[in-house]
Amino acid sequence: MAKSGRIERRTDALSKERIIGAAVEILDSGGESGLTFRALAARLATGSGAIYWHVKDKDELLATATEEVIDRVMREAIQEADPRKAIRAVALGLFDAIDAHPWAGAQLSRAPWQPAVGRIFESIGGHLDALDVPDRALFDAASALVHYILGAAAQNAANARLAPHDTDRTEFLSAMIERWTAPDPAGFPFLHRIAARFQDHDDREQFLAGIDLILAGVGATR
Amino acid sequence: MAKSGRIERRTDALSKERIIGAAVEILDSGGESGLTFRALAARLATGSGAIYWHVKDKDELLATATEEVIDRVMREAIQEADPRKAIRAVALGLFDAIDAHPWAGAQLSRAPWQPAVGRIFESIGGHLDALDVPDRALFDAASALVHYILGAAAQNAANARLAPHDTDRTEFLSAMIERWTAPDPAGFPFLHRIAARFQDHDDREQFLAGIDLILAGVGATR
DNA sequence: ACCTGAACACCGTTCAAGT
DNA sequence: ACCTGAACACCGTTCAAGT
Repeated sequence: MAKSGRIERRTDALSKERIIGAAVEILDSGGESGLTFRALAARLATGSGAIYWHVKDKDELLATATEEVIDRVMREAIQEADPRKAIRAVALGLFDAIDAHPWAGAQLSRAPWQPAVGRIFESIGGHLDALDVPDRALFDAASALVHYILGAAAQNAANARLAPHDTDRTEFLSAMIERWTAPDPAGFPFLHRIAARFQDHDDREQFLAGIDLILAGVGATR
Repeated sequence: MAKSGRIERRTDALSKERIIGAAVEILDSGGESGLTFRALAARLATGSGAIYWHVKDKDELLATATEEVIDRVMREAIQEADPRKAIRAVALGLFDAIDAHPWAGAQLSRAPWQPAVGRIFESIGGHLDALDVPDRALFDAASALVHYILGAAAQNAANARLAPHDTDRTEFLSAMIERWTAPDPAGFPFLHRIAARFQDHDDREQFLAGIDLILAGVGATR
């Protein structure tokens, strides 16, 4: 990766890879607010200014860390013969990755021009193509899926961060409906109607149901 | 709104409403990074500490500003007899609002437990109900639509912020595909295939196409 | 009750100085 | 070439002091 072919001076030398690795660890354990140049420098046993030799600024730090994490999922993506299954697998892989790294979900929605979004687009689009989606509808369908996947995953991850541990998930969701409807008890017939389902739903399953809905729509409009 | 029924001492007194109004103005003109307590205090001709008397912290500031902006759209929502048209109208209203206030889109994805999300859910769900979606599918369909709307709108708004003015939109999108595919020219057959469409597509139309795709899926799985 | 503004404990980023 | 760490120009938030 270095310009010259010379050997490294010492094995523990700073490098962009090591910096990003440490950044991912800090982001995972301390969230977005935990990632500071001081904390990163401390973990790498260096000065904060040293990081700037390898990384332009905090934005690049966050963007590269996100690339790292998404790259991992996209590489691991299980090969599925059936295009629908393949799309579901990619979607679920991204959902789980963003659930594990909520900061990556926020970053992708904030900067959807990131290369990772291009790779996701390519993967989803390629599978849709194999599904014989007509040329005219192909781009719209891929775009809808990518927007849905990234949006739903980011929102879910944010929600999951807020919720206490799973024991009282039902209670937590019930309180959410209550807070939403309390200002106008008669104004939320729909929310009251689905309240029971809301409290007990599984985020992952519902996410997949959304994927299936879009895929059904793709099939229906063919 | 005040606890006592007494008249206000002076018309220019600080209030949560005035603070939020100023915050929205700053956010719209200077973006999320422009909103600081110092800037807000300066615009309101007061000390930064005064704001804390009316607002808990910066998070509440951002959340309340978002409520304000979303409330506006949801109130203005044109009454449509046809449920599909109504859903499209609500979706498009939100898309435009988030396009005009990108910070609100980011906030909604970051904090989807906000009351505004409950109101959006209620509106979309109510219209789906009128569409005779079976009970079992109702919640999943509403959830998919809300996640898609908020996700797509946030991602679009972020993108729109980055792009230069419309003159060279085609050029901008073309450069994006180029950046995405350059690292591996043979690895992106799908992106190359849709490149022409990508450069010329309209974000608003494509957003609506996604809504229609989900609605078609809802109809197909009935 | 409400406002003022200095003070505190942080940030990201720069840069002269070192090796 | 790469690293150090103090310095700078900011932040959000608190709080004694005012009215």
